[in-house]
Amino acid sequence: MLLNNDKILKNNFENYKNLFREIRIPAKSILLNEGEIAHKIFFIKEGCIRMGFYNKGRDITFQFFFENMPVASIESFLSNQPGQFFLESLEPSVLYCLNKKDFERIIRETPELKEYLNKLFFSRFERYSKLFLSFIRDTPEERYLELLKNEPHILQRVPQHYIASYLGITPVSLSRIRKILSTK
Amino acid sequence: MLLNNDKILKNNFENYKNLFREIRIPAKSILLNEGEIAHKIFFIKEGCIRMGFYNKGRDITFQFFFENMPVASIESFLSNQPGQFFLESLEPSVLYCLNKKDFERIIRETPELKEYLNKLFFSRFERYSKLFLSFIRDTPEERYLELLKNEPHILQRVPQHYIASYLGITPVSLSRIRKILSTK
DNA sequence: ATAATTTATTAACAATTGTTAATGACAATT
DNA sequence: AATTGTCATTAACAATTGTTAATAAATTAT
Repeated sequence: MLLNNDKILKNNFENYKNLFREIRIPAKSILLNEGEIAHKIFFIKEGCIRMGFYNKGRDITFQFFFENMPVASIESFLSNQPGQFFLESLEPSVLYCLNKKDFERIIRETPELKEYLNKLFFSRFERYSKLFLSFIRDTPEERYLELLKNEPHILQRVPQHYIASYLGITPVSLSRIRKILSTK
Repeated sequence: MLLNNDKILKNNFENYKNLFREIRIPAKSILLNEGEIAHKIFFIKEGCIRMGFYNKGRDITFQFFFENMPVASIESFLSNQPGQFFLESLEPSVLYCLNKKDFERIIRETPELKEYLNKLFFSRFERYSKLFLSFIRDTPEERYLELLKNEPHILQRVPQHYIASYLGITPVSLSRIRKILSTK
């Protein structure tokens, strides 16, 4: 993500240290349910989170978050409306948790961070647009190769069946694609 | 699109009437080629335009524009970088054409229109995000039914093979889907 | 250490979609 | 009026992906 190694956060949030709550969660903890309003934003100190949704009983992941990334169902967090996504930890994780009121206070007091938030929101949409184009343009195999090239850390760290839904296919199909590629 | 029946444009652009050039083009005219920088923005008085791109020799449409809609490869228009999309008329059309310099002047002089432009850009991304989710969530048949429900005018006006690429499938496959649906 | 759970692979078969080509309907051009 | 081009449908076959189920390996929990 764009804002991964951005120093704005670190520099600014130092001043508000006491507003953050450090939480430790095991793997497979739900941080936010589909349909809930996002009252918190998280910053990952250690671990890994996925965002996803259910469709016809199917669990679909469409974004992974790692160390130093801010995580929230941003649309819900900003609009105060029930979000369409859930958040779940993939590994035991350590998160800094900030509730919305405190976040809004910080934003009010620090224009630089308001700008940051806008960028975050914007980058989310940029992400969607790239993914959309890759879906109409590329085959699942091509999307897998893209992932291998651009985000290999995801493949190293995340169980394959989550990757499969991220690519829009089934785990079985991904396994087959990998097999075909390994013999090329 | 969000801004379709927006009056902001009409009210404001009245003042700049003389900057617009009315052009009449036959069907299948290229308004912008893939890889070109967008120097113009168009407003459709009459007719229909599609935006698309080529992928592995395949012509893929991913947006249709009709009367009263502003049309440009917005990313290119705003960034001044070569765009990844082409624009082509689907019908004989009458367009108001505004070049970028004049557009920028208008934007400078009218903050209300700057806001409008931001909304336009934002709505483009919103669109992408919805389409992306529909691609990982829904089958081609479901996407066709969505289109039938939400944008029936597209189906009435646009040749089916463009619709097919818009749905991410081949014309043959769309024809089959329609047949199956007609017997349900 | 053992048991339980999660994960990845594979097989067999079904369903869907792509590919190529042929056909007929229709519209536009000359 | 005849020709050309565009468009939608259909058929036959190939390729891909989904589905279900079985198995084995790896990980986690007790």
